[in-house]
Amino acid sequence: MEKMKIATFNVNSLKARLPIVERFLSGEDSPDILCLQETKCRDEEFPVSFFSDLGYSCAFRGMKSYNGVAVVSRTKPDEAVSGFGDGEDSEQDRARLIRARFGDLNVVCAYVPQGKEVSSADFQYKKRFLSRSRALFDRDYSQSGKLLWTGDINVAMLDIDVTHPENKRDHVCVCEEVREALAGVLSWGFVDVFRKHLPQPGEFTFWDYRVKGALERNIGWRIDHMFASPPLAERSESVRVARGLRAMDRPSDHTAVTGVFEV
DNA sequence: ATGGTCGACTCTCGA
Repeated sequence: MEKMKIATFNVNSLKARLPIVERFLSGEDSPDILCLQETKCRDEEFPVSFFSDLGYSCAFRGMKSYNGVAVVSRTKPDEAVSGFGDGEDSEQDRARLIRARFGDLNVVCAYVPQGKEVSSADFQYKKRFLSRSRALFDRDYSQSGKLLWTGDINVAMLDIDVTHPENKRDHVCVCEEVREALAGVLSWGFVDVFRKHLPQPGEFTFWDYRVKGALERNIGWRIDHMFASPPLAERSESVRVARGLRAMDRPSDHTAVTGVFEV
């Protein structure tokens, strides 16, 4: 048995967040595996040596300006692949989904589309991204294996996952339609390990830049998630939200979430 | 409490 810390962090530009990422990697939550979203970084510009200097290997796929995901890890994954691999992957799909295998542990790092407005084509893309995720789990993974689906999922699944949900019934991250779409993926057999360890209201991972004093007033959202297969969820020991990263200079609007697993 | 900021990149888009 080995204790593994696995973290997720939507950095909202990796280059702008390098000091915060460095602090996080060398701090008290120092993860074995870190899933990043919104790196906004082309592959040829990815800061590989920044991570190798800190003792981390990285698998990544990005685009100019938008999207971009990476799995950073102390040990090199046995396999890493971007996209769904369903024959329909666009450049954007591949910059939103990357999966890595470490022995019998599978980590799927996702940046689910935000969706803009319920009436938009972006929202259709979001729902399709979620249904393709379910198909991926059905096709490539087993409920009896160790799987973690983590990242910026862009859905506040429960009313306690957002401040004032009653004002957000039409929001692309809150509406019934998107919750049903996420439920359709979770019914694969996932356990919400964040809520297993932090069941109380007021636990958020994102505080909007545009809301004045959002962090201090704790007006936020829980949209970054850690969903685990039952065997992995049973081996989860704790989950922590790194609120301190929001107190640093030039913070992301999201913060990091770390899960500790005995695998 | 998504009008209100921030980041990337041309000034407007995406979140």
